[in-house]
Amino acid sequence: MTELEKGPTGRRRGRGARERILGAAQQLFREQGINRTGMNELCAAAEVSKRTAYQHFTGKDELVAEYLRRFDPSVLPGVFDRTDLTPRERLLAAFDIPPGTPLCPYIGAAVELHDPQHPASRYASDYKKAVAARLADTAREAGAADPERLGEQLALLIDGAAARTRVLDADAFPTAAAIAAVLIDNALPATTGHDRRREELSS
Amino acid sequence: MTELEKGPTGRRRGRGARERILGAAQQLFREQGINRTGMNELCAAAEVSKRTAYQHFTGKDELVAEYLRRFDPSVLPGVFDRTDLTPRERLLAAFDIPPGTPLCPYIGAAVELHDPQHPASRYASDYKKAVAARLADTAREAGAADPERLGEQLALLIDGAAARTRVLDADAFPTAAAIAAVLIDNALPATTGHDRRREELSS
DNA sequence: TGTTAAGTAAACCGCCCTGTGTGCTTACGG
DNA sequence: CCGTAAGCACACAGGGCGGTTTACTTAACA
Repeated sequence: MTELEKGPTGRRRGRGARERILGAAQQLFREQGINRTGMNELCAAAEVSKRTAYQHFTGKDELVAEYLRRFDPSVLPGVFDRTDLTPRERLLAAFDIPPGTPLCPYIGAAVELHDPQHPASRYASDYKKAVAARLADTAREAGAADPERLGEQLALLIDGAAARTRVLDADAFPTAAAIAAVLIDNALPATTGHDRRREELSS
Repeated sequence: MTELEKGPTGRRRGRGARERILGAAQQLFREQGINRTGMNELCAAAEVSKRTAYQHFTGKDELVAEYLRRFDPSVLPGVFDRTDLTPRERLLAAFDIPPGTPLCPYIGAAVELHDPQHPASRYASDYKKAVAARLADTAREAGAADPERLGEQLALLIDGAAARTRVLDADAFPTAAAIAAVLIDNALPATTGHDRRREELSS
């Protein structure tokens, strides 16, 4: 239905209220959480009337679901496409996150929604699996013995760091990165080592 | 003030409304979350009049804080006192949690309260530090090279497993335990190994 | 037995939240 | 240039929430 609202020029007739709503949702839900962000506040931030908002989304639940679904494409953006890095370095780069980077919203969403039946739960599950899969792909590329296993382990480390950072209000990603380094070194066959520069030295 | 309400016999005069309130809080906050549990519902479950509840606690915030503070004594109960286990086994036992065991409430609380200034945040911080410290103690006992570091790492694994279990609705502790085993083996000096039975064998 | 504190029951207040209804304005497209 | 639909402003309904109040009942103890 939404797609049909596009005119022959490919441009919506209105002024793009839907995108503004989702933009405001992304910012406010992240900053304040879902439950603490009322529709009034959200509509004000989006510079959209409430009426319009409820014409685009049947209710807050649907908006929340769409907000979480949208997060999907941004799976650790860029990290896995850095061709200048070795696979091993790419795996570690997933933990090299500047402080203040918005963390995975699904942990908070799972707590706030508190309903495993909520449609958004599936998006969370999909996202987690996607992250683990991309980590596994890179692990395979790096020559890991059991890439799926390593991918799952690294994904758990990311979640642990995110959760701990949130509760303790202190960056826990360096600790997670240190663990990741150990796991990777243990998973890669000895010949691959942890130091690619050996190629430039003797052999 | 609360302490003064005890009679000369050391026994409260009433019928223990305070404990019933905290008991209901423990159950409901865990089952439904903090924000989704109203004071009406809570008082009904505790079989306590709202009036009484607000005489024991100035407000919901104070009740929440006390609920979280109470969790403190139950730091991984029993696990660290199992004298029948080697230190290494005790470290791993922290991950051997039967499915359905109530997970650390502070992750959810941090999300729901969403206020680093909330008094309960300090309890969360204290608890996390206490867990890491006990893990570090056991790690030291096991002969780890850097017990504080290992304790922090294992604590992160526990949080990661808890978060991931919550989001994916699937037990993530086995994965965390596998990581823990690797970390422990790497942290203990080679002479100590991962097998304490060497004492019974040669030396 | 009478005083006092603890507890009960239920109505009530003000606030904020999700969600609607109504009437008006704007802008694209034929 | 006018019709149509997207969007706007704003009031308001209904409900649940945290929290308060009033009037009454129970139990301990001197």
